[in-house]
Amino acid sequence: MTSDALVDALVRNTFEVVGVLTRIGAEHDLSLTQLRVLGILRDRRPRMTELAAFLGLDKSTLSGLIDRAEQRGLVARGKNAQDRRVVDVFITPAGLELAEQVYDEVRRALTPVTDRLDPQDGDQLAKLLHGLHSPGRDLAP
Amino acid sequence: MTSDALVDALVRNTFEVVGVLTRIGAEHDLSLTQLRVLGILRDRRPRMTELAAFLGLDKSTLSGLIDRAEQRGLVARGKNAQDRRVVDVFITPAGLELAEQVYDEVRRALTPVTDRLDPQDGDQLAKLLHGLHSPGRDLAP
DNA sequence: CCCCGCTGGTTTGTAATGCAAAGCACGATG
DNA sequence: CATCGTGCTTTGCATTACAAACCAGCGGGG
Repeated sequence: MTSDALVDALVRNTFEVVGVLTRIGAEHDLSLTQLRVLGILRDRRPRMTELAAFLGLDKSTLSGLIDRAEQRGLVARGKNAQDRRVVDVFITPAGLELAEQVYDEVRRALTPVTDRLDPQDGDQLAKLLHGLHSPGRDLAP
Repeated sequence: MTSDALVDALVRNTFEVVGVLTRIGAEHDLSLTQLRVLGILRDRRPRMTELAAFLGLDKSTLSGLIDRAEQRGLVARGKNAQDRRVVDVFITPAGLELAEQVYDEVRRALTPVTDRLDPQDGDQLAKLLHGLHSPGRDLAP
C-alpha cells in the first residue's frame, strides 16, 4: 500500500530531523521543546495556556519550562491588561538572537541533505509538505 | 531562498509527526524514544552500544531505557557468543505485538493527513523523502 | 453586593529521560 | 601475565513531564 510507504518515510524523516534539532539544540543547552518554544515565540506572544495547548503539554510542565528559560533571560512573562490572572509569554532580544542563530545552524545542517534534490524537486517537496499540514494550525512552526 | 522554505517545512512537519507519535505512544505508556527503540528492534538485534550510537544516546541512558522495557517484558537482553562483554538486545513477542499495534495506529492517525494529497503526489513525496536520507543509515526507521 | 463556581497559573510530588563520571568484567596486546 | 582498552552498568544530578492540590482573579445568580 503506497500510503504505508509514505507514512514510513514521514516517520523516518521525523526521527532524522529530530536528531539534528536535538544535537544542535544541545550545543546551546536547549532541549527539543525549548527550541520549539523559542521558534514559536519568535512571532507570537501567547498566554501560558495557549502555548501549553499548542505544544501538547500540561500547564504545570510549561510553568517549569518557562521558569528556566526566564532565568536564562531568553523569555519573559508579562501581565495581561484584560485579565489579571493571565500570564503572557514573549521572547527577549537575547532569546530572539539565540533562536535565529540556532535556526540558522539547523538550516545549514539540513541544506546538505536538501541539496541532494534537484531544485524543482525541492520546491515540490516543500509544497507537498506544506499541503500536508497547512490548514488548522496557526502557531508556527 | 527556496531551501529555507524547504527546511522550514521539514521542521514544521517534524514537530507535527512528533506530536502524533508522542500522543499515540503515551496511550500505550511509551515515550518517543521507547517507540523508536521498538521500531528499530522489529527487525534488528543490535548490541547496546550500536543501538545507543544510532539513537544518539549515551550508553548509560540506554541501560535505563532497556531496563524499564525489559521489566515490562517488551524487550530482552541476550548474551553474545563472540564477546562475553557484549549485550545484545532484541524484542519479545509481546513487544513486537505492541510495536505493530502502535505503528498501525500511527498509520491510521497519519493517513487522513497523507490522503490530502493526490495518490501520485503521495508517491512522489515518499520518493523525495526517501531520497533525502536513504544513503548511510541502515537501522530503520 | 457578595458568595460560589470556574478559569488561569503555580507549586508539589513522583516517574522517566538524559548526561557524566566512576566502577566492573572481559578481551586483546605487549 | 600485566596492562590497557572496550562494553556495559551504576550512581548522582538536572530536565522534562504528568497529576493533584493549591491560590488568585473573574463572573454569574441570588
